[in-house]
Amino acid sequence: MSPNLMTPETPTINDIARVAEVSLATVDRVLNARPGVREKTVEKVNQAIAELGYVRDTAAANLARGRVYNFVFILPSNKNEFLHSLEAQTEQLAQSLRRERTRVSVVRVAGFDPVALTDELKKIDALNVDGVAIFGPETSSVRDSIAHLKANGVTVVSLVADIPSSDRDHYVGVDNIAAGRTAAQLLGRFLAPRQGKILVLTGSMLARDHLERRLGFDEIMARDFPQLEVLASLEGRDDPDLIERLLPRALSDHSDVIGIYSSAAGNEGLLRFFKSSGVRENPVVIAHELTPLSRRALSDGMIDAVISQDSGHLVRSAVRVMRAKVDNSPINTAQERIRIDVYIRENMPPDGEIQENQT
Amino acid sequence: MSPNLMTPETPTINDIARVAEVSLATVDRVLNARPGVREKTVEKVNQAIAELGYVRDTAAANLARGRVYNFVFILPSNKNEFLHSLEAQTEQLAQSLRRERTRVSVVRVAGFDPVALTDELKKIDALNVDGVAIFGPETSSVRDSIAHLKANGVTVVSLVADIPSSDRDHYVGVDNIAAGRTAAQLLGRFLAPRQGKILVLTGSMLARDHLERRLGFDEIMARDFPQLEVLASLEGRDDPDLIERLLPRALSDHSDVIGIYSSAAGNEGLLRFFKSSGVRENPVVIAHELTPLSRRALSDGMIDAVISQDSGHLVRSAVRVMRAKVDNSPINTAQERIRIDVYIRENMPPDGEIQENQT
DNA sequence: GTGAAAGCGCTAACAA
DNA sequence: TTGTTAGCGCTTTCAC
Repeated sequence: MSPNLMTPETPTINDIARVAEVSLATVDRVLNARPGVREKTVEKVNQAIAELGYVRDTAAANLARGRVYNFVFILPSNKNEFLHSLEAQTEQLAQSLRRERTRVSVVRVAGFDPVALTDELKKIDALNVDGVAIFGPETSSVRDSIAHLKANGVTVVSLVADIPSSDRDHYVGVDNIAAGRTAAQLLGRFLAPRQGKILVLTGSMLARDHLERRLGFDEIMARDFPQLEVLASLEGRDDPDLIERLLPRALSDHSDVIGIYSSAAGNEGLLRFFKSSGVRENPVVIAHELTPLSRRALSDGMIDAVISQDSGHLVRSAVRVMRAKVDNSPINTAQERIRIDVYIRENMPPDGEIQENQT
Repeated sequence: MSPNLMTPETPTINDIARVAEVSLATVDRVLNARPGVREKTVEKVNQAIAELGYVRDTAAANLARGRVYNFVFILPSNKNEFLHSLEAQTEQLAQSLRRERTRVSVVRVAGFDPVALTDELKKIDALNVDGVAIFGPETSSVRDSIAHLKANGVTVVSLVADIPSSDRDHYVGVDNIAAGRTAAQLLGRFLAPRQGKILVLTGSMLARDHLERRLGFDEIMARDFPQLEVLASLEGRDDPDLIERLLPRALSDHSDVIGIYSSAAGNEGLLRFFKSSGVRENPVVIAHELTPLSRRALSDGMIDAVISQDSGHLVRSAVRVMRAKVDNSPINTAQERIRIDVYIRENMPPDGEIQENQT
């Protein structure tokens, strides 16, 4: 059996042109829905396309177009492990995308700071930037800046925390309400028949992701675990020092805290407090984001489960989505859905946040 | 600010040729490590490459080469939802890969049947096939067939169930021992302080994935939950009818079964039994693979948690890995690591196994 | 309205 | 050992 029999030649625009009895240029015009072709000719071409089962080679098309994608990621400048990982993943991706005619750059902006974010958004040069991925708070000035970008033809996606009231093209991140629900269910079941109080450690109620998690958490707690009393949130602003100072008081106010939900980026402060305070009978702890720190705590049994989102997936997905939006091509929703990962000691992936490439 | 200032031109082989003062062909020879270039010239070229920070445009290279990848997936012909999803994902991917010069075809082979698999492996035409992804049992004849394929230059990856004793290039799937451990930990914690017996429903001890899960499960049960007694495995061969027949006897032998680990593709039989037997005090159930059936059972509370692997990720990863192996290019290990997904009612993704593409 | 021809970045004959 | 040239599939002037 000869190779060419096995591999039926893929039709190209040349084949279409031949079958439709028109020129390459005309086929191209039809393919790209450009004007200036007689209706009858369009039909002929479409006929040939259908007949031959033609699919366009996107790589060749991009090559000919000389198209280069230019994307900007705007991330909070806070220092925490999740953000660090997110940025590292972005840098790594930027590197490997160079060979795919795609430039990715990262801009950092003070966290929880709508003004700084708005300023940065205003600096975006719509002529040179095809898409922006934003991880930041949802305020009216941010919404306006997004609207402005969109009006100038820039694709905008929200990252990690959604900005649904804006007209961003897409949200790349987990369903944070569901994530909060998941934390509640896990905490409730792990606590089993016991009864007592639950402490919720959050970051900022300005952050939509934090807010949504709390919402989902409360919903399930109220519905399924009435024997557990959820205390008011401790707003730690993702600041380890602040958290370490706030915790002792919060815990001494209530003697029977048997569970803790660390719903934002406050793991470091929490774990420091555990260590410094001497580990009394540890409460059951559910935390967010798998990082070197939470991984270790999971191993040690200081944290019982971690709800997470894959930072590599987040950035890859953001780029794929922005490319698709720019090209006006379809999105594979299944592939772009960011999973709410649940990790316990047993299913943690092997460590090495950014794995080096191997052959 | 003009566009061309913002977008520094990416260097091409033309630039390299100019700077190194050689021809395009020579640059190409160096880039592809082809022989017949003086050492001194090689240096000059490499110098220029480093100087300009050149990265090769893979799409253009593949276009010029006229390269077309041809991959074959060999899947068990059993009828179960996971397999169905896996095949559907493969078909969908095959479709979308057409525009990327990659052909993917699927061959189905009787499950748990090394002879049938070996026969099919022998039929592979090494001249036309670049890579094979195999989901099947590990026997010596299978190993031999894989060795033969590899000797003929075909890339081989094992899928879902590893075949480590063979010299397959890569394994695409979860760590099944860790998956078993995860199931045990979850079951143990959900069962909380209670004590009683655990039933393990498996498929075939010929299947390496099933075996490994049992191993991991037993390990954690013995270590962390001595109050729970794990009974001998029920080998249901992933056959709903057989399972439905086996279960009543197994359960009547032991009055105090409080937990069930459905470790293979036996969910259908198990759930049918639950329904027909009238739901007495349901045991805690941990199952594998998120499918329409297990999803519903999770909603209903018939199943408490599902350990899963993403079928879309599996097939996409298999293709990426095979391509990388064929091209002898690096693999992003983080991206290709298949996660052990844990699903409870709260973090299930919205349904729709294969999402249609949307714009 | 339509077509001919040049060219995107790279590879692969074939010459020299 | 090196260079010239045609061409991969598609887009884009520019001419007819």
